Amino acid sequence: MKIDPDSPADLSAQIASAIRDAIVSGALIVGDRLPSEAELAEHFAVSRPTVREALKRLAAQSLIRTQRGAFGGAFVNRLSYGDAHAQQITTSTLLLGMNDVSFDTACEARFAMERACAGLAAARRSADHLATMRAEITRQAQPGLTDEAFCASDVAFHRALVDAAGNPVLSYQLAGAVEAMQPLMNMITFSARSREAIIALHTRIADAAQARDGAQIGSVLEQLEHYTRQLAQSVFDARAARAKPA
Amino acid sequence: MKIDPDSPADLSAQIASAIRDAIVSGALIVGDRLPSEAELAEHFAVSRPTVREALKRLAAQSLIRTQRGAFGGAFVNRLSYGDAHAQQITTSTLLLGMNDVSFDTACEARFAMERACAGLAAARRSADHLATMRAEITRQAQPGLTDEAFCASDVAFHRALVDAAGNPVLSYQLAGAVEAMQPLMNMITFSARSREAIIALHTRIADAAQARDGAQIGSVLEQLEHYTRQLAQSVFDARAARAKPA
DNA sequence: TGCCAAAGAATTGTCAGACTTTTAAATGTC
DNA sequence: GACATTTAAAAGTCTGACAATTCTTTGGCA
Repeated sequence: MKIDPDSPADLSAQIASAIRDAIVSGALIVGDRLPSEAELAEHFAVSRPTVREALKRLAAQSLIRTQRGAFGGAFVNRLSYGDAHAQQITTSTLLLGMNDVSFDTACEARFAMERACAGLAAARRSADHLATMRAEITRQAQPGLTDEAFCASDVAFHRALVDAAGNPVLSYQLAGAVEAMQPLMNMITFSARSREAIIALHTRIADAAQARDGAQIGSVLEQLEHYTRQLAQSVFDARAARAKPA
Repeated sequence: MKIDPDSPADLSAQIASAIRDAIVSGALIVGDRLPSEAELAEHFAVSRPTVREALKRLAAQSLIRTQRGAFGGAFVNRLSYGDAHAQQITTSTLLLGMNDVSFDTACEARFAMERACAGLAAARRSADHLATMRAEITRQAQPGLTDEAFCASDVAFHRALVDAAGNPVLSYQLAGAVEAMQPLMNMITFSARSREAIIALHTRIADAAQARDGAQIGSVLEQLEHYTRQLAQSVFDARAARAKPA
């Protein structure tokens, strides 16, 4: 674990990188305690603030956690699905928000991935997953629901479908993509009629899940994707017309 | 943009969070320059090192970039696909490496997602994508290739397939998953016979892509998944038998 | 006037040392 | 043996300083 002392600047980045490599390569394993900040400072021949900056970088990626007090210090963190999930959402949300990714592109990616777990979800869904899906459908049908609440329930519904696939790796990837879409979805105003259509499609997905018909889930998801993109298009068209009434 | 000054500790985390929220919410947009460290320190009523730790946290997530000199400072960064991709790989690799995710689970997730873009890849693949796939197949057939090089070429082949779908969001998600699998794949020793079988499947995928037959790509991917899991199983079994020769 | 070089100022990068707070282990007491 | 107290290690924070970098401005020269 060495750094180049002649490098121009950004010692903290180099130190963070060195420690990260040690973790990724397995030289440091989960639960290991890193040397104290003072010891690290001595080892890398830098000051303690510089070491601290490096540690904060790693903490931001959930690679380490710190603990105060005697026998405290920095410990290699076990990256939980929750942490990974949270990072995935932040990254995806920013990517979608700052890179002029079109709604169509994001939507296409999201539904393509969701269809990927249709088969597994049909085969493995438990009664619990089914109940969650039904419950969210009921919530979506409630009158007086705000658009935000409707979207949130929509996310929960799809989350249940993804979780039903019973593969945590898939869940973490997919749930991130679905949730990252939410800010974009929130831009859509859902009329009573469009809500009705979406709920009908959700019901058909739940029915197919109950019947363990993966192909059917995939087919309905395709229809849902098509409908969502159509809906978004009309909303954007209307907005454009309002903005520029030539 | 406020923080709670009475909170026990981790002021830098609070400040990082406040700035992150400002970026995610759109109060700060791409290219904006943050106040100087001294100004931020005054604003949040903390010292400069504390502000710096907060900024390093954000830099670790590629949310900001810093620039020295007059009129330098911290600027809100446009999260590129490359950055997102790199983070995705790090996160996925660590998750797979530290969480006792079984090979089967990871493999299942990876192929499920890859199948998700089979249809799009068939419809949109360019001649370039096809050429890349063919080139990687040729490389894989070269004798004397190390297992690592074979795996790397395997990744490149699948990367080309994913990119052929023509959806950058999908590419960033998928490529991360595929590359994160590589350390696990590297644990497998590929015999001449298994390489031959994989190359044959790759060829069938390339053929299907050339014929724009998405269903066929999906079907062959399914066979490849099955074969890969079988191969891993036999490798692990052999290893277990060698380790414990009762 | 126009161009190039030097000075200046703003800002990040780094350091040294000190103090505070937290926490667990060690010690002492009943 | 159980509980309270002390103690030491470590992170968290602050102050003040200096170095390095880079843009702007100014001054000089042709």
